[in-house]
Amino acid sequence: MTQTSEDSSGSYHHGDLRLAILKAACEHLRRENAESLSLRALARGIGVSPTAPYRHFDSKNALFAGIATWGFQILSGQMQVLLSEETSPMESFMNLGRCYLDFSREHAEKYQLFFDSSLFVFGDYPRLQEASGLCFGHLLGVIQLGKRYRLFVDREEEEIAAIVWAGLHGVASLLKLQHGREMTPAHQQLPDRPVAKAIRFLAEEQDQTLNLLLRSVLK
Amino acid sequence: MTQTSEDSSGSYHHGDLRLAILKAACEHLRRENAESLSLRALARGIGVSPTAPYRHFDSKNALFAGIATWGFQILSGQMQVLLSEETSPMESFMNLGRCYLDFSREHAEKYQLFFDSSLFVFGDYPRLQEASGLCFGHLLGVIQLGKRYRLFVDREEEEIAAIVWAGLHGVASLLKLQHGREMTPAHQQLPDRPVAKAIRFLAEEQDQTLNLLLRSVLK
DNA sequence: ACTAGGTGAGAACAGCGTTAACATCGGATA
DNA sequence: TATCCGATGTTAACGCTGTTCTCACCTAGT
Repeated sequence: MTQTSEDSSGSYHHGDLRLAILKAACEHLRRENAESLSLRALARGIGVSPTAPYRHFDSKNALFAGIATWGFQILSGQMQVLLSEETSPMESFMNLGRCYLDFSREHAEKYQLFFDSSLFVFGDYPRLQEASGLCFGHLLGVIQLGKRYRLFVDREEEEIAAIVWAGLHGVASLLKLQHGREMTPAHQQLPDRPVAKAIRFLAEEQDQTLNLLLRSVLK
Repeated sequence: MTQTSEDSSGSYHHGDLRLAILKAACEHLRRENAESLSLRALARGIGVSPTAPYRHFDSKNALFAGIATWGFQILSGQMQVLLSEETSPMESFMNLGRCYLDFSREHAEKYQLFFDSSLFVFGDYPRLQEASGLCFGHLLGVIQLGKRYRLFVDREEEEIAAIVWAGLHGVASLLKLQHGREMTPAHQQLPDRPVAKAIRFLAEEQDQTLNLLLRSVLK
């Protein structure tokens, strides 16, 4: 019965409009694309005036940046939980990889904004930069741990982390690509068969994918 | 003095409006973001009526898809040129990787659309699918060649190609990310230093990056 | 009790994507 | 060569959008 933020119906102030907007925007992005998202429609759906969102986001672009920041914070939290467990460096690495790929699927609407520089300028949002830096830090931490066990190739930790992050993001991107391709009529897919086969491997053999990825930086 | 398509000033028909729109759109994307691109402004810049572009693109989304298709065609052509040269499988692979990363930088505005499912639905455009399939085919071809020399890990060619493509795209994405980050004021960059270092490695040591990437699929 | 500031409402503006109806051209056909 | 048709460009119009400005309301701290 606590209604600190939820359903304060009839009251002039919403309670937590900022969060409501973030959630509504994510719901929209999960079904439609970013182009069709409208602040006014969002406000309409929530039941506030068309310009109320501007009290919480300077612009539509700022909303997108806010969603991305939120995403990095969630991912960072999930990573931190994993890293608090006591596992071998190798297992930690695999866990982090699974975590990253899982996040990219379960929070696809947030993840897609991590690398979409067309919707906002990354450098304009310090909080976003801070949150993403935290995630990278977790990856770096695992690699620093593994380095002490002489697991990795003889390179600086940041370089190893860069390759690993790139690999993870690449896999996540190709998995996402699959969704767009699935919508193609079957009769048109013939020249596309190899791509479908390749992506299916990434999707269905996640651990093998991670193992292959790991090979690139393992001693 | 041939003016079949260029500068047919004053004439009712433009000559090659479709190409002019594609070029103008790419120029815009190179400086601004996709969100701010407007068909009407594009038409204004070219000097035609606000709705003339609709004779060549069904919608704004279709224009984005058209740009992506154009990009895949260009990349496919560049790949084909490389593959016509007689080089060792290993060199062919490195050449292809360099070609891919170079394209992602020199045609950044087109490349970003390859994986941006927020601006159009991939499956809605068969020509796009066909062009991208061609590019993947070139990569697959190099791997099939290398396989005959027993260079690669014992896996299906499509699986190897998938990992390689993912790695290449991941690196390209992180390189692009750098641009957004460069715009951040220096005093805010402290927690971000490791990311910057990582990305600098990818950018400045392209061949080492490709070598690391290759390790993941090499026997 | 009062005030200041955060939050929401409402009106207004220019610009946008998109459609429909009309104009013009160039190339195929007869 | 004359004619016609489809491709291409124009114009007007629609509703919606992002954004800004002014005003209303509500809450917290003095």
